[in-house]
Amino acid sequence: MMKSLPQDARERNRSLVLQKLFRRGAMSRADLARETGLTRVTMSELVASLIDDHYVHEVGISELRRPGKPAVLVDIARDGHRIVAIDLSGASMLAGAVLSLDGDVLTRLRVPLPERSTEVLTATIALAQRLIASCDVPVLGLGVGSPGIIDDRGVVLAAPNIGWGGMELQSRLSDALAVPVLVANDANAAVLAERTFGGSQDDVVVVRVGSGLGAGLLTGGRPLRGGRYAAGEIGHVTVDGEGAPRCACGKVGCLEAWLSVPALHGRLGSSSSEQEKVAVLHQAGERLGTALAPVVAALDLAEIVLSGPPDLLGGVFARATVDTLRARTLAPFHDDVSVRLSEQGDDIVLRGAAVMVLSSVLGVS
Amino acid sequence: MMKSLPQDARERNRSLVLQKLFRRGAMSRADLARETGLTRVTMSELVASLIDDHYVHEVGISELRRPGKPAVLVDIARDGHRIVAIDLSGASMLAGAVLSLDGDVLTRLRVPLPERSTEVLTATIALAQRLIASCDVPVLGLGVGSPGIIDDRGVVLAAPNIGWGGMELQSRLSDALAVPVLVANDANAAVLAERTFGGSQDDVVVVRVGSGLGAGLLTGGRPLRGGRYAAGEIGHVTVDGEGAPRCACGKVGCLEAWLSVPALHGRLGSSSSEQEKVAVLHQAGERLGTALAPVVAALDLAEIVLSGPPDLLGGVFARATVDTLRARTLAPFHDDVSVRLSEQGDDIVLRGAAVMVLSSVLGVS
DNA sequence: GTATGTAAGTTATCCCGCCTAACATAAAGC
DNA sequence: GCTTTATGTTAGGCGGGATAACTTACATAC
Repeated sequence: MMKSLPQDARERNRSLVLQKLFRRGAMSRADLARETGLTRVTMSELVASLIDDHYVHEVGISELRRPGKPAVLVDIARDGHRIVAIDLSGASMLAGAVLSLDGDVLTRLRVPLPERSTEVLTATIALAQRLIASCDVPVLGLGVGSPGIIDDRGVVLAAPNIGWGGMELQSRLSDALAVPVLVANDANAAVLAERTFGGSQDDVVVVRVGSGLGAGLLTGGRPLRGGRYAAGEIGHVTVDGEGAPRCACGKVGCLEAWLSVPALHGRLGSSSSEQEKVAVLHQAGERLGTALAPVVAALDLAEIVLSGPPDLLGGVFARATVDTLRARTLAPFHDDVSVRLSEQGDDIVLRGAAVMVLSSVLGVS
Repeated sequence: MMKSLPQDARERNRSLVLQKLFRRGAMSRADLARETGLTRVTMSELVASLIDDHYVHEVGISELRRPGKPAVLVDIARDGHRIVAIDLSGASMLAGAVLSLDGDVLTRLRVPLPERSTEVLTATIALAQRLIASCDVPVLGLGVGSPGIIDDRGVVLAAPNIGWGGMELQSRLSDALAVPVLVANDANAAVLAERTFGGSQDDVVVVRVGSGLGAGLLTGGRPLRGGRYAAGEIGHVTVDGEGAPRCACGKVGCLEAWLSVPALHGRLGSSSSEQEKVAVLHQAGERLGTALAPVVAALDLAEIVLSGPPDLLGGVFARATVDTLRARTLAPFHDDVSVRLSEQGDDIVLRGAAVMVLSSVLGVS
């Protein structure tokens, strides 16, 4: 717990204004005052300070024909800043993008992931520099979604895929780039994207199925961090069942061994009939549902979002997952649990990384 | 999100001071200033206002022999207020107590739980009134731990054991008692007691094994609420396994059917040999470990605390739980997971209810 | 036993942030 | 044209924290 100063109130109220504008779009100062409970006087001051910082601008006169002085609408200067985001979770590519404050991808840049782990940092810096240089308006910050265990200061404690351990990614990028840098686990970024742009509820899990398997969780609208920054690392939870596969980690029946994309492709490839393929996906969904049931019950989640190849996760898989979940939890509470595929597609980590910047720099999400 | 005022800063800083004193014991104003980062001037004002409200008092001069004016120690007026707590989770008794601000039980009162659900409220009010009347110093508030699903305004949405549905417990008690009232689920109260008095970490689960089975979770030091206020309701998660029992809810293999106290007693009673009894407890622990493994991994918990009959949960059971947990999660992260019995005993809910009052009224925990 | 140094706590004054009250501005309605 | 209604601004006040300078009270050195 930290001391509080009067000026902290100012900072929070500025964020509150930006938040309202971000969600509701253009409003008048008087509207904002009513919405927030602050007075019109204070709101005018707040808006003036935000206009000075180029975060907000006046966009015109309200169309509403009614008695009284017409309202001057203000809105976030959505073209006044850009966000740069980088996704390090790709198996073979570094994906970068410039996004608007609304989270729309404006430009995209992809470069091969260097084979040597020592070169990944320089490649990331170079990519970020190119993206930042391509912007003609100020860049609010850089958000990075990376695989691995990442602490709250952006140190990648462990990322076997890339070969990092104890890599001080955030501070290294910060030193090289002169913009605010935020680094988080890719699945944690993904769940932020899903909440802000996918309309998710405040208690939700995003399960990322790729070369590995990870999850990002939100409880009460806040990201779950975990005691050792390893929340969501459910890839090596074991699930029993017929034909449980051996995992690279040595155990038998790890969730990742059941239903990572390579594992699924492997078993689909050795399936001869269409029926057999359906059975493989059905079984994989069941295994996920079995592993998630205790989590759904313990966290009282209402929504499970899947992020990964739609052809694998879309139909049978998702249905088997939700059926298993419902069968293995208490009906009255978890009957309305939904399992759906993310609509964010391959940009989910990039957009989530952008949310990290929005939320840290503007206090908006 | 709410607007912030300068006076909110004051309120938070007052809580900050109380928090330091609560945790560290008596300190001088200068110590508090250094610890909090506020100036000595501001700290003197804060302490003065807390002394005016009888929350804090001067306790003497620092023993330290050193140059400079001797420090005047101040401390929370631990005898200036009492907390009243009631535990509704007993199978046949209403348990109430008066506690000190340190969470020590000073007096205890137990009355039979009325059979008719309509009489439980009046019995609770009567018990609270007797406890409040027995105090010769002001009562800070009443904390109630109740079974069931309870929303954040203290409405018991559903409590099958008592027969309540939509009972506005907090506001009904509030109307009758003229002290602040806080109501929460018993397991959620329990985990608060464990954190504040049991030295638990910030990411922990307390599993209550009694006539039913429930859990209270803390993530990042904050209680987990859940989308429908049902976080921790893991009693009806199903776990497969040989001899899976049928649950009262209709499903087969519910955790509660495996290892609630009546279920365990049932199976222990029909065991002939000591060896068989050990096997029953071992199996029950395994089932709990299996159900908790995904939760431990997803939340990155480091600590599982069991609350219930020590003779059942103490030895074989806890060991089987931790062994199963370790076997079913990823070694590097969860090798140091500990499973232990709570040291709070039967007072865990009462003390947790007291923490609710401390935390709501004083901002301390 | 007096001078010096050190640390606690107080007094005076300032800035910052929000508030209320009053006013200027600009439209609609009669 | 006057009233009504609503937006936004100006003026003045209050609360909360900061800095600077002071008083108080001890230990220590000479």
